[in-house]
Amino acid sequence: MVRTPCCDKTGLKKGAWTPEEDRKLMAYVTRYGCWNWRQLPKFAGLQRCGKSCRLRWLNYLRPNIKRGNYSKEEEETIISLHETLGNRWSAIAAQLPGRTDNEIKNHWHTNLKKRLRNKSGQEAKEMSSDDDLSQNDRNQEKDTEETDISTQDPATSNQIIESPTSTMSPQASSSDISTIENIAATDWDLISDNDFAFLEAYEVPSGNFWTEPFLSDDYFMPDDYMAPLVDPDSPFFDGEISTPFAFIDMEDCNLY
DNA sequence: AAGTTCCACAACCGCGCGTCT
DNA sequence: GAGACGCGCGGTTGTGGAACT
Repeated sequence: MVRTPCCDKTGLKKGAWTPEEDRKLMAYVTRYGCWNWRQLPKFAGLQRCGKSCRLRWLNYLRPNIKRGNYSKEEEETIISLHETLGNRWSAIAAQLPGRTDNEIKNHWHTNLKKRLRNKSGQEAKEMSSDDDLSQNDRNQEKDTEETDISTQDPATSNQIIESPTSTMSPQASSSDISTIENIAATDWDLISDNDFAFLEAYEVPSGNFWTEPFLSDDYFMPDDYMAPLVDPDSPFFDGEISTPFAFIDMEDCNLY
């Protein structure tokens, strides 16, 4: 089967995301959800491929994401899970609230893999030399451990970008409608109504813009996958329930 | 101070799977 | 059953900053 490209590559931006793009994506997903990643950038006013938007959201912008250094417990969990699951990073990430598969994968490749290699090398040495571990080796081992700890900047250690509801599971309860409003001390503060202004450009005079793309695309969404959340004050609300939605993605997106 | 190397992490890419028509 | 589509996953790459010479 011939696979169509995930997006039309022409004219699409690549590389690092700008704060402006982040704001647009965050504003759009927060308000309308990820009803279709492929179509989303078009409606959000982004010159990005849907895949890129999805990745950016899941790995960086999503609320309740834990950033910064890993605790000893987290690292042990990763190591033990990796022993049983292998490189199934998403499965490993599922056991570590707030951590993304990408982040865990990166941490594994940059830290844990080397550390394990050192450790196993050390053990092999110990076995062969029958407890004749040189002082040099001991120092090296110590260095490795110390590096792992000392490289943790206390200022950023356990730095968490998340809402005040961070104590709850990463998949916030769908009933916690206030979650979005409570997201503080993050870029979420930067979202204002003005951030949705750009979306108005997509409105058509008939006022039923938001129904059209869905209808024309044979839009489908299971009933239990979303819950309508209509803001009567929204400039997008046209009086029909079919327009703006808040989506509840049980898998990764919390409430939208 | 300048140049080089190393490291961490964000982002991209290709593939596989599930679903729909 | 085949094709099209969308999503998620894992591997890999690019890049900016820190560390070192």
